Amino acid sequence: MARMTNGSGRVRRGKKGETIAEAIRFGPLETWVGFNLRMAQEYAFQAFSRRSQEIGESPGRFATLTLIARNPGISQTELSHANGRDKSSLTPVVEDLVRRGLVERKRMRADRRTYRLNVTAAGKQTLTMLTRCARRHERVLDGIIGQRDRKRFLQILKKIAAEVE
Amino acid sequence: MARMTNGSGRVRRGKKGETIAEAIRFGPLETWVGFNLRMAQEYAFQAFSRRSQEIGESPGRFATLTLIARNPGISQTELSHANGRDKSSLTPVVEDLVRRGLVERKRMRADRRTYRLNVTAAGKQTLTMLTRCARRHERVLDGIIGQRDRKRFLQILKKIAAEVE
DNA sequence: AGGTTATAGTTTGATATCAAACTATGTGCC
DNA sequence: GGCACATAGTTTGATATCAAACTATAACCT
Repeated sequence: MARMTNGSGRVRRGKKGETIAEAIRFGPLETWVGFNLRMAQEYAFQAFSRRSQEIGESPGRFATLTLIARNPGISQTELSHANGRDKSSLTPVVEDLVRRGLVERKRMRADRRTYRLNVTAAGKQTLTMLTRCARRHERVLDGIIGQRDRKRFLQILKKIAAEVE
Repeated sequence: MARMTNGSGRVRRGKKGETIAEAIRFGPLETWVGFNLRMAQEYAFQAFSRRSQEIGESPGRFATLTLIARNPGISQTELSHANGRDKSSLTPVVEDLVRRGLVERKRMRADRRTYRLNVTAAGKQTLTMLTRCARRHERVLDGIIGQRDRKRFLQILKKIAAEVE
């Protein structure tokens, strides 16, 4: 796939029909964090998407399943916050996980508005596979980032998520 | 908005009805680049989205318009590569920009399949406003990242976009 | 108790995105 | 010239997402 850093440039014809390759000019985008953050996330996500599709799961399911497994009885609203998504986005996701028997949900007795979510035995098996798959993906990313910068890089990502507004 | 780094935790009731606040456990997600990259991008994008909506533009238009302005006569396919999106995603975006008179498109004479895109005078005005808006956003991000780490951080983002597969 | 306000989850409508199929045009080869 | 293949852009169908409106339940106040 074409990338901004390699020769993904423009090819055009001169007056005599000769090919002229020009690099794309990114102007201010070149040094803007927002744009580069989007590109990095996009490509990393697509890579993980391909991986997880090999085992028949969509990539978004993964974080959801992990969060439920790590926080048994979590409610959908809590989950949506943890996941950085709107609660309404979660409705079809949870529905699907329940339908496929990976997650179970029960009404809370104390507050009959909220559900408690839990991962089933089948869900745990799926999660194990997904986790293996994610670890492979992480190893690739680690290789690109390099051990030396990894920790600091993660800190900055977390700082952005926490502080931007 | 709730964030993984602050107290966006769970609240539940003990046996005597007292509130018990628990932090969300992120498990392996805590240290995975993919997840944190997604969260950072999501929040940064939402912040920029709010800003650009103040001046009545959707955030996605911004990179598109900049790339056309910096590469006069660029084709839609080249643009989609530079932008990291599928060419089919670009069809409605370009259509909208043309309809609103910000971008003009002409068939190439040499190859009648491809269009050449150019920003109009009106488009340049809009781009100026958008650029100001983006600069404000960048200043916020810069403040979070810190001058010392900024350059390295950008390099890593570019490296990920270029090398992950 | 009854009315007001808040909260959990769902529904609805809009947008953005991809991937695959499609149309029109161009290129290469015989 | 004419057939096979490639390329630019559009269309179509699927998914993910948000925000606002909605329903049901709960909490609060007097």
